Amino acid sequence: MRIGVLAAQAGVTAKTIRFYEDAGLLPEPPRTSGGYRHYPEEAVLRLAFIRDAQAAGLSLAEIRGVLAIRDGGQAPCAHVTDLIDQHLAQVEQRLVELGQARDALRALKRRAAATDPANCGSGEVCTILTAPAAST
Amino acid sequence: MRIGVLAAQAGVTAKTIRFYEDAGLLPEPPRTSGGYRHYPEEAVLRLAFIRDAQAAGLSLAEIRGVLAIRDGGQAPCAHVTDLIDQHLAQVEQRLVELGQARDALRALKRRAAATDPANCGSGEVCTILTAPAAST
DNA sequence: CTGGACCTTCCAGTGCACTGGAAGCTTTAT
DNA sequence: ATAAAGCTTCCAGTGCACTGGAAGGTCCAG
Repeated sequence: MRIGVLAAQAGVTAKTIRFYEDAGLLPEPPRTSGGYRHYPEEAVLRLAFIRDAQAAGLSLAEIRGVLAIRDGGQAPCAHVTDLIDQHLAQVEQRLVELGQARDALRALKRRAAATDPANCGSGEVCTILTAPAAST
Repeated sequence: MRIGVLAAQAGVTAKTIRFYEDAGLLPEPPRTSGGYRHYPEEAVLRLAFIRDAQAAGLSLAEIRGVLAIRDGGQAPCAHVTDLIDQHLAQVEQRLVELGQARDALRALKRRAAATDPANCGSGEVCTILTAPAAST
């Protein structure tokens, strides 16, 4: 199939497919006599995999690594398990940080509600924001 | 004071200060006869404000807006309150999404633990990742 | 045989907040 | 007098995942 058809079936743009090829995520497909890329059906599966892996939070570089292992004839299970563990740890860490950010913003909101504009001198920029959220 | 001293006191680099000036966050300071930037003490406060506002999650563009209001002689309270509300909403939204991502990753981890590499054909890329995490 | 849809390559830009480096000038210390 | 530290400007690059656009080639219907 041609790139436009593949793009439509995979739910990405033709631009993205060419970009993935450049980035080493898709092998170079054969060309027609006119120079058009000609993809086998399996290309849809590969693009679907890329999407699933992205949804799991893997970067394109990580996905390239997984694909390279598979393309090398190995089952990438161990590698994938590592990546999942790494990302889970990162996500949990990020959840903690975001929770703290939320708490800080709630504190700022309370302070904002208690702030009278008339009390703000022009010496500082904004008494609501100054000082308290500086823990991150 | 000169840029290096200000940088040290504010905990940023001289590069960053020049960048902030270009970005409209800091006014152009007077120059010495040799062309060196010469900052008043208050510059430290302004940089501290920028840091606090960043810690609260505001972008430089938003901070520029707050500073512009203050520099225009107004108290930016209402504007700041709006920004805080917006960011709080964004952070809470992001917390929900990240929580979902965490759940998806945990599901992947369970599946990975239950996957035997011997069962992976070479037809697909990786059965652990394919299909399930597609909700995000 | 012509128009339009589709394809090709290549270069550049997006957003964000800086960071790096080169080439040259000023200031301070010795 | 000279070296070193610090400053100046300007241009370019970082990371990420694309996206936009120009200039041109190909394929198919009518």
